[in-house]
This record gives sequence, structure tokens and C-alpha cells, in this order.
Amino acid sequence: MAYDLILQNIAKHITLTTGETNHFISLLKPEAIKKKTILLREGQLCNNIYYVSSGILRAYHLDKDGKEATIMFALSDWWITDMFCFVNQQPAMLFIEAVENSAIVALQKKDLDNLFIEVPSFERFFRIIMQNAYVREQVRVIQNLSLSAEERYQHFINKYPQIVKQVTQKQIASYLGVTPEFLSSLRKKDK
Amino acid sequence: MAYDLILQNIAKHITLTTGETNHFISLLKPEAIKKKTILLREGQLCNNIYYVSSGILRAYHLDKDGKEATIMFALSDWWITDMFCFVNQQPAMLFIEAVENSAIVALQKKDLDNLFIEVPSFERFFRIIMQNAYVREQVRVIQNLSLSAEERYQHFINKYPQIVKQVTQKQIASYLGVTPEFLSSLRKKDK
DNA sequence: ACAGATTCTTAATCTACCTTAATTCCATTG
DNA sequence: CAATGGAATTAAGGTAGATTAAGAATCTGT
Repeated sequence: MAYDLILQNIAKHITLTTGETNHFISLLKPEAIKKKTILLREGQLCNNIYYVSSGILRAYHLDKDGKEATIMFALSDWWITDMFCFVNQQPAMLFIEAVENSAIVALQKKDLDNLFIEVPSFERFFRIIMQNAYVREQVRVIQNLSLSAEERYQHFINKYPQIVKQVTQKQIASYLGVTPEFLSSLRKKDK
Repeated sequence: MAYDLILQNIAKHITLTTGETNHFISLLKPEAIKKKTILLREGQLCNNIYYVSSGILRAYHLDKDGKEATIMFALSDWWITDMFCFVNQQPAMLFIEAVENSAIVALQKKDLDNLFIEVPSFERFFRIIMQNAYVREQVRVIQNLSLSAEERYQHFINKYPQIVKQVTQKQIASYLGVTPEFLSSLRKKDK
């Protein structure tokens, strides 16, 4: 059924009783969303964290010149939100959009806050999720500071071959912090 | 006493019983370390997470050309470790050194793992610590992608005036991802 | 208090990556 | 299936920031 994947995702880190599982499921809002649907816009309140069941989402920031910076891609089995704004209930800095038709599961901030109290093992689950996310971003900072654009591109295609298949080069360029023109010239050199 | 600060730090997010507090304290190893002491070197196992009681630590990465990239500064009341290597028990990618004489409290990986089981509210505490660390790194990625070196420097001195007083310009340059020469020229322009 | 080592500054030169613009290639929609 | 608009490519010219080198300022250890 529709909740299989998300329950397996959770079972990687914690064990729930049947009652806890049912309570958790009662909080979830599954949704099928079309390609290009925008789930969150800059300036809005960010009330949801999303689990991606299938498809792929992208979070990006628009700078003062209207240039996009891709903050993350979320493939199937990933969690995504504008964490700063979700946690602090501030207006969003990020846009979150579906790159392809996707199936997602939404969990609301207030429900998650209650869940932490009612089922404390979710503290462990999200501690691990946050820990992994922190490590990921830290490695990215290291790479941004110490590698050339070409090296970052090579790492990206090795680490995320699946993403390379599903998104445009323009989006990859905006993740790496280069222009699409420059990425194109790197790819040409490669061959 | 010596544990006041760290207990206050924890009390911001969770409440402990007297027994839990004593158990927690029994796991801590306070240390006074001199300026330039290196607590962790690249390639070593990273068995400790450090709480900074006073002074300031710095985590940095050395790239293949021997160039330093500063990953974080930890002022008093901050937690710091090479999180990837601490969590996954892999050889460290980072060096951690004391920028000034500092007082720190070390907590070992195995003790923290047990603490999560014996005092589950520490899951909440570290969930929040990890969440904040994730958000911080994500904001840094956004700024690296969408701001010029000059804008990043302005943000840095506004956000961390205390750090500016305690570290060299060379270290700030390596945090911002520019050369000390270029940072110097930015500072000149400013006035 | 001095010598040696870092750090900071300045300036000239260089380069990785950007900007602009034109052309081709797709994918979506009517 | 034609039309349209975005994506990718190519190329010329431009700039933020790197590199190199040298001198001045500051810190460190004895």
C-alpha cells in the first residue's frame, strides 16, 4: 500500500509498535503532484516536511538578480523541506518544486511536534535524519571551498548518477554554482 | 563549578533528573588546552565530540595542494566535531585545533551512544543540535552560491563579530573561500 | 629585548569562470 | 504536426578573484 515505502524508511532506524505505526500513518497526507508544481514559494510559511515516494523534487533559492541556486534534489526515499523556515516558522527562503510527476507524503509541523512527545522514538529517527543532512551539507561546503568546478561536477555525477538522469543540465549547473554555458564547456572537454 | 555552562546549554532544550544529570556528568572529560593544540588530525579516528566552555576552536580541511579550508569556528557554548567521521567511525577529513587557550569538555562516541539508550531525552537534545547545525550549513551553501566574496565577508562580520575579534584574517579568508590577499583588498576598499 | 617566523598589505599579472549573443535542438501544447 | 519556448551548445570578450613577489607590521619563543 501507499505507506510501505515511508514505513520502511523509518524502520531503518527505529522500531514502532502497531499502535504507533497507525498513529503515525493517521498524520500523513499523501499527494500526487504534477511536474513543475510548486509546493513552497519564497515568503510563504513552510508548514510541511515532505517524504518523496516517487519522482524527484528540487529546492532552490532565487538571489537578488533572479538567479537560481539549487540547494538540494530529493529523489525517491528522501525527506525535504526548507528546514530553517519549517523549524523556526519563518517565511521561506526556498522554493520547492516537482522536477517530474511525483508521489509525496506531507507531514505537518504541528503534527510532528506532537509526534515527538507522543512517540519519543521519532526524536531518534529525526536526530539521525538531521545528522545525515548536516554531514551532507558539510561535505558540500568542503567541496565548494576546495575543488574546482570541474572536480565538483565529476564528484556529482559519481555520487548522484540517478539525479543526472532526471534533471536538466541547467539545474545541475545551478547546484554546482556555475553557469549552464560553463558546465556545457566542461562536458565537451571531458570527451 | 566546571559543568555549569554545559548543563545550562542542555537545559535550553531538555530537562534532566538529578540522577540523569549525575550520570551525564560522569561521562564528561574536561580539559584545558593550549593555543595551537591539535585535538584531531586528518586520518585519525574521531572518538570525541567537544563542548567549548571557553576559548575558540577551529575545524579545517587541507586540500590536495595543502590549502586550508576552514569549515567552522566553535566559540564558547558551541559543540564541535568532525561529524561524518564521528558518526560513521571513519578516518577524519578535518583537523580541529585550538585558536586560543581553551577549556573544553569531551564526550566519547561510545558513551554518547549509550546515553541515547539510557537517557532518551538526549535524543531530543541532539536532534535539535543537529537540526541547527544542518540549517547553518544550508544557509552557508546558499550564501556561497549566491553572494560575492565581499557580501559574504559583510555577512560574516555582522553574524559573528566575536569571531572576528579572536581569529586571524587568514583564517577568516579560508572560511569565506578567498585568499588572504583578496580579503585584505576588500577591507581596504571598505574604508 | 631580540631574532625568526607569521601575518598583513600592496601591486602587477594571470586565469577560471561569467556575460552576452547567436544557433541548434528538443519537448510541450494547441 | 506546427508552433513556440526553453535547454544546450559555441564563441568572443570581460571580470572577480588567484598567484606571485616583496616589504611592513606583528607575534613568538628564548
